[in-house]
Amino acid sequence: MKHKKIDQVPTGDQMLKMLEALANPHRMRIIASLTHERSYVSELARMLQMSRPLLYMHLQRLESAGLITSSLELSSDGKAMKYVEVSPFFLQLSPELITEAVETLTTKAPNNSGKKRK
Amino acid sequence: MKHKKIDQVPTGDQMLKMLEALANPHRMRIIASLTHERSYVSELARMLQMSRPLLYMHLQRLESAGLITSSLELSSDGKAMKYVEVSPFFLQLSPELITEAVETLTTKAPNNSGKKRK
DNA sequence: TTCATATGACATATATTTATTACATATGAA
DNA sequence: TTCATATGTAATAAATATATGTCATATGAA
Repeated sequence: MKHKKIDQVPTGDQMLKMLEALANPHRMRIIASLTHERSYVSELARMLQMSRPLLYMHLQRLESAGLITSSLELSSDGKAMKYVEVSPFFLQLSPELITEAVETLTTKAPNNSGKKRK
Repeated sequence: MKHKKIDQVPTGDQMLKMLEALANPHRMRIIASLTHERSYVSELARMLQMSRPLLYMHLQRLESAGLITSSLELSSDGKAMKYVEVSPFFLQLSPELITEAVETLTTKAPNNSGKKRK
């Protein structure tokens, strides 16, 4: 077996989490900024002109959705730097793909999403 | 000119609005349900087991994002029915596509998302 | 008239998300 | 030691989103 399937169709929960993570202007800008080049928290905060605590919160949402990864590294002058970089992701959204994802959605509400007689 | 471009790459604002609209389990289920077949508000509320006022709120979000359309029709027995159906949409998300969209994002925050020297 | 079915809207809770302020720790350089 | 740079977190405020309950109107059928 030579090839591996990478990031197959996401489950409903995964899709929802990605959508929740991306549905925010700050977080879209964070992704955009990191797509150019990886960065560390303080620098990123300056670039995006937002407070560090706020950026932290947004980064956590992105990371828990699997859209970015982070690693603590030591700079040459001995300072701890938390580097952040985007994960390569690809998500497609259409009525059909959402329908498919909904079948594995565990979040809230029972499963009466299907059809039903009048 | 024979062909028309349909729903070209969305602007940043459009993408954000679509993401915000889709990032909710109820609304994903609404889309899924309507993908099977169009429905009217009261019936949809029964199928999805949610109150009509709540469903209304969710439908408005979906409609203002352009993901569904609705029309008031008279049933054969004279009752007003608000029919709802999904619009055909297709949205792709990747770091690059988000980066592109961010360039036309007008929502909040200045434009320092780009690179900057250390 | 009364009942069951619709639509539509308002007021109000409740919950979650977003944002700010403040504080603590650690490093190298001046 | 003091300054500037990092990371990390706790507490709290403010803004939105989500959800419920209630009321009003209109229709056809019983």
